[in-house]
Amino acid sequence: MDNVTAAQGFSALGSESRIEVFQTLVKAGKNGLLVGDIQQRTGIPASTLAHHLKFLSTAQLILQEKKGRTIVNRANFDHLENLAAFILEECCSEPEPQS
Amino acid sequence: MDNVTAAQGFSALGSESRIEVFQTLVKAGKNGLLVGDIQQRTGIPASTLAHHLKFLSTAQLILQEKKGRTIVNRANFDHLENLAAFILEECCSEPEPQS
DNA sequence: TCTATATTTCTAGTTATATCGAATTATTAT
DNA sequence: ATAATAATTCGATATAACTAGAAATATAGA
Repeated sequence: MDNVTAAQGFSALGSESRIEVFQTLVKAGKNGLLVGDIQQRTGIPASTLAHHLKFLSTAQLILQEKKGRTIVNRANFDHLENLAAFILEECCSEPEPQS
Repeated sequence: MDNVTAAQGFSALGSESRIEVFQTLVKAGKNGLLVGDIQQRTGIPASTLAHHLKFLSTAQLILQEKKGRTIVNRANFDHLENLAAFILEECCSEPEPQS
């Protein structure tokens, strides 16, 4: 992963609205939720929600699958784990200064 | 942790510049780095860096300790772990719909 | 085909963030 | 006191994000 991807990923969770959306999807688990389901559960207006879903999708934090005229949204658990791992990747690689 | 704190935390890592700063501190490990050290390693102008450090500090992602006229900055590993844990906390708590 | 439903795109106003030079504050040393 | 150093705050500009109503698109069903 590069810094651009990582920043995009963290940024995607850096909004209360999107945290709410993402958590709703985390709760729902592997079956995911339709856009309308998320809208009902969160009360976020449709156009605002569409914007946030695109943001999350571009950042690869959610996966979207088209089913007829609906879209199934799922939390991408792997990517979140990768983000946390990436940021800690080179932990403590710098030699400690002598006292 | 609440959604506000979580969003603030993720948002703090949602910028390439701050990812760079944070990773620099992660590499440095438990001894941390002075603001000037970070400035040297990243090349970010002092005033810009101060802004990002405040952002990271407010989000509790780094801890700052004043030492004379310098400030020691350390990555707050615990808080990052807490953020990831929080977001997955209620995983799959919603009953699956019947097929 | 006509209508209803699901979702996105358009548009616009508002607010927040990013950047960085210059000025400022705080501390240490001479 | 004065000067040097470390770091922050100020001020200004540029860019990006948030929000949401209205219009548009796409699909399904009658």
